[in-house]
Amino acid sequence: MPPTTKRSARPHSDHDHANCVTDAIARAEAVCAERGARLTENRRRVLELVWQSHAPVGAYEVLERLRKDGTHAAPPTVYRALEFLMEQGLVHRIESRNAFVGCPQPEQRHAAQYLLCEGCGDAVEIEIGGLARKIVSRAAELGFAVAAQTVEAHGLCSRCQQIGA
Amino acid sequence: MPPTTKRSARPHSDHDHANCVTDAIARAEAVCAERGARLTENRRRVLELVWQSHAPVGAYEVLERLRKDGTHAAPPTVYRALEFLMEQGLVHRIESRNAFVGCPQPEQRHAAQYLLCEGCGDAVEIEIGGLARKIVSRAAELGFAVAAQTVEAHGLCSRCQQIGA
DNA sequence: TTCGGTTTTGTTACTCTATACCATGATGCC
DNA sequence: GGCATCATGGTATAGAGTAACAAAACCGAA
Repeated sequence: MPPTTKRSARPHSDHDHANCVTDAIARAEAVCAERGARLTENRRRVLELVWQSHAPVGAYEVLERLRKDGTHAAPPTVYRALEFLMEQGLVHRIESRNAFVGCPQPEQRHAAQYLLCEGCGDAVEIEIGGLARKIVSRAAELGFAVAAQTVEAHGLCSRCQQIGA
Repeated sequence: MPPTTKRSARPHSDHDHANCVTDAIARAEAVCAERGARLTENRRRVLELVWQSHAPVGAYEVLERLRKDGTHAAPPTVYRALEFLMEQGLVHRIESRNAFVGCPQPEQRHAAQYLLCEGCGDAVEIEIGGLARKIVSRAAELGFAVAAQTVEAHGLCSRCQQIGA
């Protein structure tokens, strides 16, 4: 694991996060409906739980939250839901944290990049113009065919810098 | 984990890999000597084992190999050595595989990028000109201070494409 | 509407990855 | 020689992920 990171250490709360969640669910429903993919109760619930914050959550954290609902879930339940959600591009996996975060742009497939704050734990999805293409083309020069990319930058967000992490 | 990957599935062997290993050890000794870092027997051995191939190896694979030497090692032994080797930039962690690979350029710190072949399992360290800087500067525009980067491209190397993976 | 196939979920039991914690030993410095 | 620092041993446990098989839900077609 890269530089020591405490997860969700000090989350900021300066926006109405409920909006993020309802918006994400609405878009997920739209996307699945259009694709004929089944957003079952379980899957929707897991998506909601992943969206509880902007910090990536571990599968077992999702599991705990599920259990607090009273449901009697086991790891495969969560992993299967996450797998489905990833296939649909509704959540992304943050490799350097073995955790998952909701995708704010599930309508179209994209190679996203992430800024991961070591202070508050938040993950911000960005798209650096031309970066994904640059990786693909440089790889191609070496004869390598890229199928997927992981781009994660670790550091401190502006607020955490101010707080004086 | 990204697209299903079998580790070290079909390693290619078209170079004298022994050279890679001895070279890596020699450079590690030089680097450590210069920095006053102690490359102990354990650490050297772990480095050697990581360098057994160009495919990233898991910590527990290193552990097994260590034990075949007759040494009676436990996980912390391996992780501690790996931690040291990472601090010294002698090995890098491949986040998307929870595995480790030797660094061919330990003399200077750098933000490396990796091409990870899903066929043979090999990891090739590359440096795409300007890419690391681009990430830092785009992050800076958003007020984010980058401390470390993870850039990993998954796909097929030229040989594995030919073989017809 | 019932049959039969596909998809989703439940359940158990593991495997693999990683670290906390405490004790012991080596090294180097003054 | 004494002492602090660094390195290792060893146990136990936490955290992440999957294999395998059984049951249930869903869906289209006869």
